[in-house]
Amino acid sequence: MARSTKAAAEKTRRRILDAAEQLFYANGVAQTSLEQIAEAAGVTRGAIYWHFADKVALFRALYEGVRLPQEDLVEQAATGGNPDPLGLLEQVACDCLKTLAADQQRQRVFAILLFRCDYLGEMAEALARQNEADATMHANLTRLFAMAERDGLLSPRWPPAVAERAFTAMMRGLWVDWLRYERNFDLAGVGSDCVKGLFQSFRAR
Amino acid sequence: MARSTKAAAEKTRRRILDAAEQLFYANGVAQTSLEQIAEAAGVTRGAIYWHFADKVALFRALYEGVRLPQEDLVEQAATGGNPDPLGLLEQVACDCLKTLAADQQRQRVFAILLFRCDYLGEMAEALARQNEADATMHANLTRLFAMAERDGLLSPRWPPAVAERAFTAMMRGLWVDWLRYERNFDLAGVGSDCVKGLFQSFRAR
DNA sequence: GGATATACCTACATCGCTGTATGTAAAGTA
DNA sequence: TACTTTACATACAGCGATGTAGGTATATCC
Repeated sequence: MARSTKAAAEKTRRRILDAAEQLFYANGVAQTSLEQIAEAAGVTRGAIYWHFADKVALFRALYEGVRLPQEDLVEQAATGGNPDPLGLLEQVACDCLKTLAADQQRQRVFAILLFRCDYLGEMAEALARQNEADATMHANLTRLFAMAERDGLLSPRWPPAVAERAFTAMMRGLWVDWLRYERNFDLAGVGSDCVKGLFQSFRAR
Repeated sequence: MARSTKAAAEKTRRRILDAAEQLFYANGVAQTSLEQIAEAAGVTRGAIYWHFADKVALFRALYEGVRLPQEDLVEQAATGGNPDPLGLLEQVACDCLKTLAADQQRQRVFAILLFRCDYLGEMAEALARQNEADATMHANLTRLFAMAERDGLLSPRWPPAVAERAFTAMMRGLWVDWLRYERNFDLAGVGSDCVKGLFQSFRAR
């Protein structure tokens, strides 16, 4: 068969990744064979094995190509020394919802990570990465809520640890419910309203 | 081999189900073979095929044996005509968290449904059942929050639709985070505090 | 107490999927 | 231009899992 140029090879690689993303999302990771992916990408399994060591490597390339919402959230909220940490976090959270609602690829990849793969031995590293992202998120949020409390910005009704858990739980629940149930509500609109309501409660004196 | 009595057969069936639960939870549904289950249960694959048509039927028997938290929530909250619907729901939600925190079997089954199975073609009915449970939950909660608003019990800050979404998202987020991350916080304690904080906000005038 | 259904176990046949080894034509390189 | 490397395709070998057919010994029923 004809050897293609470098650019064409990169295109092939992307076609494989795209096909894998679609099929993983539609049928689940374990239930998708490399043969199916190859067919959908218009190549043979040989091409896949050329670009990726095996299915796990392909899966890894897929989820390493996108940023998780948790990572997004942390990166933007980590700017320390803010005079209004709660306001900042509220803004960042709403932006995060809006961003996810607009980026279909990340929706699919995140949905795959959430629902379409059981974390077996080798896939477990994907879970580990999420754990890590969550851990740093928790650490940052803990600092942030503690700061807010110290500055008298947090309602005494909300111990920092509880507020932090409530916030992360709500964010996770919004992502999960929206992705799982065919995006059947307005994530950017209603979701942001939920977050705003919660933060109003955080600030109430 | 010796045929066992009816009671013994039922015991065998339960041993198979228990082994499947453990292995599905530990390794994922797709990555668990009937041979592994049989070995863990101390029988051969023949016994499994005697009691269950195939792996899907075994999986179905597993999740049909337990009630989902959503179903729990709805059933208890559906008692109409309550003078304090918000108080009732708050109580029910906290009870629900407490119940889940105490029942290890339901934790495992629910975790399997959430994380350990990709919803392929035949397993999809499990997802369908969850969808149904969620739909009735949403319907009931919508009525409940609408009632609360009509009776002036709901803060004007919280439109009923937003409040309902915020509540379900928080509950889902609590379940998910707790089950996913090795139960690394006190679901009954901190979780209930989160719910209570939210409901205080719901009621604020 | 004999017939029959039950509750398994054993053995086998099959099949899809994986991984690898080999082939090959074009692109790059000196 | 000769050689090498790249980017695949093709072919093959092997395994693990599934489903089923057939055997067997014991409960259960009449």
